[in-house]
Amino acid sequence: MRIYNDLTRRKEELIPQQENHVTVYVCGPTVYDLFHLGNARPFVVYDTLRRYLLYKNVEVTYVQNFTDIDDKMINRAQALNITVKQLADEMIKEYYHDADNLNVMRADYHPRATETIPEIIEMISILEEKGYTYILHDGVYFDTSKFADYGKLSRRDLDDQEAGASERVELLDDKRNLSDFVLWKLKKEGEPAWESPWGEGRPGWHIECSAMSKKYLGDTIDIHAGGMDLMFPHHENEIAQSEAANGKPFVNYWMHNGFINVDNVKMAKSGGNFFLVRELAGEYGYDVLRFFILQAHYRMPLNFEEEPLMAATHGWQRILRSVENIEFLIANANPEFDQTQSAELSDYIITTIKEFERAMDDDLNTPDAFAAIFNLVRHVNIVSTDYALSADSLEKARNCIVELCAVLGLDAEKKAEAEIPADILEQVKLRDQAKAERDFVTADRIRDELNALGYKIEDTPQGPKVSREVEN
RNA sequence: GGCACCAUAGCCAAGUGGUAAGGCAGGGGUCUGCAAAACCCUUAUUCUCCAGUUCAAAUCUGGAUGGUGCCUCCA
Repeated sequence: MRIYNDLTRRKEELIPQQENHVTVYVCGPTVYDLFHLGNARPFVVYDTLRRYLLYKNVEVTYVQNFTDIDDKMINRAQALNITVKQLADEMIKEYYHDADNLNVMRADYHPRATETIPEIIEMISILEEKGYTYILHDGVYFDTSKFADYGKLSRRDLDDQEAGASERVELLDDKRNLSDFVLWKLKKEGEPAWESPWGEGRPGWHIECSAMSKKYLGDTIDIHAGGMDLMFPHHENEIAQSEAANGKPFVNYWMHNGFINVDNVKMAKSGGNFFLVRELAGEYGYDVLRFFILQAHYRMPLNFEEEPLMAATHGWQRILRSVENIEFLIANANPEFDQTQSAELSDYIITTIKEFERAMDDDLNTPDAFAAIFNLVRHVNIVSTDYALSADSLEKARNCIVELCAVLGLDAEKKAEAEIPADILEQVKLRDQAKAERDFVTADRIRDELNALGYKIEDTPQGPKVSREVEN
C-alpha cells in the first residue's frame, strides 16, 4: 500500500518497522464539547485506514488520545461550574456515542493527557537535561533554535516567518524565538495542577502527544495522523520534542487530511460555521455522514452542502437496496440457472475486489473504491434481470458488497436484517390475492396501509417483496 | 510578508503522460393494473486561462486569474 507522506510530499510504499504490524497515532479531540463534521473527518478516515490494513491481515496498534486539560477545557468547566475532570468524563462519553455510531472502532489505547502526567514530566526532564529548555516566569519552554531540523515537516523558515508575521502576531513576550512553545505551564489561581520539578502546573498542548505516543508505541512510530491544521505548529513541535528527547526519528509517515468547508471556508468552532455530528445524524443518519466523508479523497477539501448530502443519502440507499434485492433473489433463486452468466458474475466479483484494493492501495482512494462497488451493483442488477443466476454466485456478490462496505466501515446488512412481522406478511398475502382477483382497489388500499406502517411492497417477477424502511 | 493547498459536467467527485471512473440531479424510454425497484438512452470533442515540452497533456514546465488554509486555539 502506498500512502502520501507529508514529510517527503510523495506517495510512498508503506513499510512498517515490524513486518506486518503498523503502529498508528491519531490526534484525538479536545473533549470540551460535542464534535462537528470537520472533527469527524480524521476519525472516520484513519479508522478506514485501520480497517483496510486489518482487511489485508496487517496487525495494527492504534492510539487516539483525548486532550482533557487545556485552556478551553478550563474555561468551559468554569462556565458550566463543574470540574475539568467532570467535563472530560462527560464529553468522552459523548465522543463515544457519536464515534461508535459512525462505526469508528475504539482505539487499542485511548490515553488521556491527565493520565500521562508522569511520562510528560519525564520527557520534559530529559529535554531539560539535554539543554533544549529554558524557564520563564510562567513555565518551561522549548527552544526551537536548538533543534536543527525544526520546520522540516511544514517547510518553514523561522526567520521568514517572523519577519512577515511580526506585523500581525503579538510580540515574543520573553520567548527567545517566536516558534518556542511551552512544555509546562505553571499554575494560575483556580486551575487544575500537578506537582512537578518546576512547580505545580499542567502540560502544554504539544508535549502530551509526544509522551503518549512514546508510552504506547515507542520512540519511533509508523504513522502519525491528524488534520492539516495540526501540521504546524502542533506536529512540528511534536517532532522537535520527541526527536530531541529520544534521539531517534519520531514518525516515518505523516498523514494529514483536508478540511470540511462550509461555503468554501473551513468549518470550525471558532468560525461559528460548524455542524455537530450529533445534529446532522438526526437528519441524515450516521451511515450517510460516513459515506459522505469517504466519497471524497481524504486529502482534498470537502465542501459541506445540502445537495451532496442528499446525493450521499441516495447513493448509500442504492447500495442498501441492491443488497436487499440480491437477498430476495437468493431466497427465490431458480435451481435452473444460467451457468455461463453465473460464472461470469463470479469473475466480475474478483475484478471488483481487485479494483477496490487497487484504489485503496493508492493512498486510500475511497472514491475509487466506491466506484468499484457501484460497478458491481450495476453489473448484478443488469445480469440478474436478464438471467437466472445461481444462488451461489448471487451470494458471492452479496457478500462482496457487504464485505467491501464493511472495510469502509459501512454496514450494508443493517436494512436487510430487519425482521418482517407475521401479521404484516399476512397482509401482503391478502393483497396478493386481491391482485390476483384484479381487485386493485383493495390491493392498493392494503399497500397504502402498510406504507403508513413503514413497510414497502414491491412487485417483482418472483412475487411481492416486502421491506421495512429503516430509520437512521 | 512567509509557507502550502485547491480549480474537472447542473451538483459532488476520481483520474496525474495515451485519448474524461463513480454517485446525485434533470430529460426521454423499457418494465408494471398502477407503483416501486431496476435497466437503457441522454448530459464535459473537453478538464479556470495563456504559453511551452512531447508523436501524445486534464495530467509535465513556466506564467496569469480566482478561491482556501497555516504562520494565534483549531481535525
